[in-house]
Amino acid sequence: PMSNRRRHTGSRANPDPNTCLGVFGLSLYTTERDLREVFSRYGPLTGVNVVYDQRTGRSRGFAFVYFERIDDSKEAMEHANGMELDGRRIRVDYSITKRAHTPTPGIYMGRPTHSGGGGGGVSGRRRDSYYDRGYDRGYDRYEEYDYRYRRRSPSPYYSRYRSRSRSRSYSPSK
DNA sequence: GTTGAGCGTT
Repeated sequence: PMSNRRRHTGSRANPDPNTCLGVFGLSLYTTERDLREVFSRYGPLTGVNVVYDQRTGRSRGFAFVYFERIDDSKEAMEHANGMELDGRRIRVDYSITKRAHTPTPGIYMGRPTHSGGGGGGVSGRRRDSYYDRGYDRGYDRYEEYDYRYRRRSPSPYYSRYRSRSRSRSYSPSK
């Protein structure tokens, strides 16, 4: 019968369409601003995240771009995939994960222990498994979190930072 | 100024 047909939903090679795009192969010098400029051509964004190396603070060469609408993310995916950006050929795909792994809470994410006189412990349900199930498959859930973590709009002076010119400003004077 | 093939922390 046909029930054997593979359903590959969300496989790595073939992610489901989503409002979140992963952008890979970036130049280390491509910023969130640059990405925003490029990708907002296709529709309004709700966020852009370049992934930085924790240690060095530099870009890890990939990023996530969030669209408001899935149609726009489709457009962007098709048009921006393979595009050259800052000297690199970038790859764009629907993200398989939805958002950054929420930092380990280490605290109870559940209800506050409204201790009516209970022991000082956790009287409610603990949600220590909350990030266990979340980010890899929580297509529906992540949006709840998303808004809290959005950045505020950058300061106005951002707009004059266009790309830094290639020429070195300082030539080593002999 | 690193030459990658990569799905996530602030």
